[in-house]
Amino acid sequence: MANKVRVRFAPSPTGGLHLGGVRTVLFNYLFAKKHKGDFIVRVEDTDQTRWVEGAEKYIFDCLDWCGLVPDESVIHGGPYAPYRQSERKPSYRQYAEQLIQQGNAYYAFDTAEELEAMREKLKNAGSTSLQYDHHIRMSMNNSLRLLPEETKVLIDSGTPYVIRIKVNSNELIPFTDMIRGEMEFDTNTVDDKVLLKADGMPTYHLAVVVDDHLMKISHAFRGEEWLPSAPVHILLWKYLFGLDKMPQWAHLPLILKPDGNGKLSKRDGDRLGFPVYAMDWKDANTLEITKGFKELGFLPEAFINLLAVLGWNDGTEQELFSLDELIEKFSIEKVHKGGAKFDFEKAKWFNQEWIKKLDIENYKERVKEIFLSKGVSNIEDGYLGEVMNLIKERCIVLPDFYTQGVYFFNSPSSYDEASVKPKWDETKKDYFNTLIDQLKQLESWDAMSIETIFKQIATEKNSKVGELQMILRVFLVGSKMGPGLFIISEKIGKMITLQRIENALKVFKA
RNA sequence: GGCGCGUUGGUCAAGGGGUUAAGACGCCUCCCUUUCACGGAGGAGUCACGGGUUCGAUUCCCGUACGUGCUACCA
Repeated sequence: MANKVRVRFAPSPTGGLHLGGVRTVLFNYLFAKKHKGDFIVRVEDTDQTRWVEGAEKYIFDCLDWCGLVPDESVIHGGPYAPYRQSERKPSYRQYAEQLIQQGNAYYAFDTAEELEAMREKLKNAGSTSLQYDHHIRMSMNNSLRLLPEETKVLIDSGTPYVIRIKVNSNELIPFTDMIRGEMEFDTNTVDDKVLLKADGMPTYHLAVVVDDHLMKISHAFRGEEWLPSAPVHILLWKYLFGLDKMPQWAHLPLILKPDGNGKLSKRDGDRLGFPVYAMDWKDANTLEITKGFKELGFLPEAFINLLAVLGWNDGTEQELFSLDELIEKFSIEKVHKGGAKFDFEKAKWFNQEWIKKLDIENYKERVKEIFLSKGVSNIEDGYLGEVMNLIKERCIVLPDFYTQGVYFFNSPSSYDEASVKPKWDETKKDYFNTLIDQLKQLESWDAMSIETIFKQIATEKNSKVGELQMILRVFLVGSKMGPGLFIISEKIGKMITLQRIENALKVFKA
């Protein structure tokens, strides 16, 4: 590639960051890094009515958590600042005016009511299209129909107006999509989109083209929902900066809800019980918190991984990729055309796989917090690390370290009596009393020694080792779970082991 | 309604004119462990439909169906 690769993610600060948004970031980021290019985050806040307090910071927090660091952005700075479109407001108007000069755009004075009336009229006339386009523009209140003097009077008198692109009829607009290949749009089906709003703010259509040009964007990847408006953007490039300067496009497939139909939304997550946002999102007005993957106990490595392979794979059987591997292996051409349904079960599997590879040191604090929040304190770092190592392969999300490991810290609060009772009798009781005595005298407290004594007594008393093990496990853990029994005993220590057996003996009297 | 995009098991998917159509998740069975998990061995389950083109179509073409997106002075 001749010019430096520069891609951008252009979010609107309107709420939580959706899975699909993160994947769009990810694909942009991967492409940029693979080609030693720049990843830019540009905040598209041109609609002040939808602006939400805190949303912008939240987006950057999410990117930070995911480890997808922008090279240029509102908070990282860069040579093309500002990176917030609201702050770039003055720069858009000249392009809109230029288009009018060139005859590619026009002023439109139609009020909301007039537009509504127009659509109503078209509908009643049985029209197949309700668009503001070449069919009807000459019957609307705009500078195309009005005399120049009339237009001037309206503008000078402060009549609100928008600037619309004038899309010629009967033109074919071909373009290449890096994922979908050669495409072609018929301008007869494209409407005269508003470019500059009455408040002087550009719409997405104008802003994206102007800023992509000004910021020297080389590749523009975005969701599939933008495909229908792509011809407008291409026309704008053609009229304003030249098609040779236009970035290469790629329209990413959508992420769909697991059941039923449609694009995955926050609501589906609430309904089906899984997160849709990267991190917890708190609505400033309702104070309602929408759960995020981070807080649920997902690792960013897993989150990135599962998103990457939703709609992309490298053609091999590999499914587990680190960010570095993704950068190395990613190719936009291998991204699917069709949307993919999100499967939370598979998402959990990815997390489980990443927890198995987890770097204990990095997550001790996080896990400690989880224990603390459940009321377990006095956690010693070294011990916690050993415990985490012992149980990590049975954890799916981070909080599982608590459910899978509480008994390393607290004595059982209840016992799986249903398992013990049927096996419980005088001989068992006798066995455990002997065990206590023998264990008390044991000097080197390690799994091997404990096991040896345990089995020795069983042999002497002619008892079934397996049955006894199960019972001891319930005594120490509370239920039938966890890693090797004697390892558990070793870890919790001699005193605690004896204590727990004695406690249990009181519960299971005879 | 109009326009666009798409369609390989329940889900994610590899593949691609002639294959026993990979693999993963999930599900089921068994082994390991008298525990849970991990691991291992098996199993059920698929090329949306109809026409072409072709000696031969899951693969290419056209329709249909279905899905999905857009159709705002939202992005």
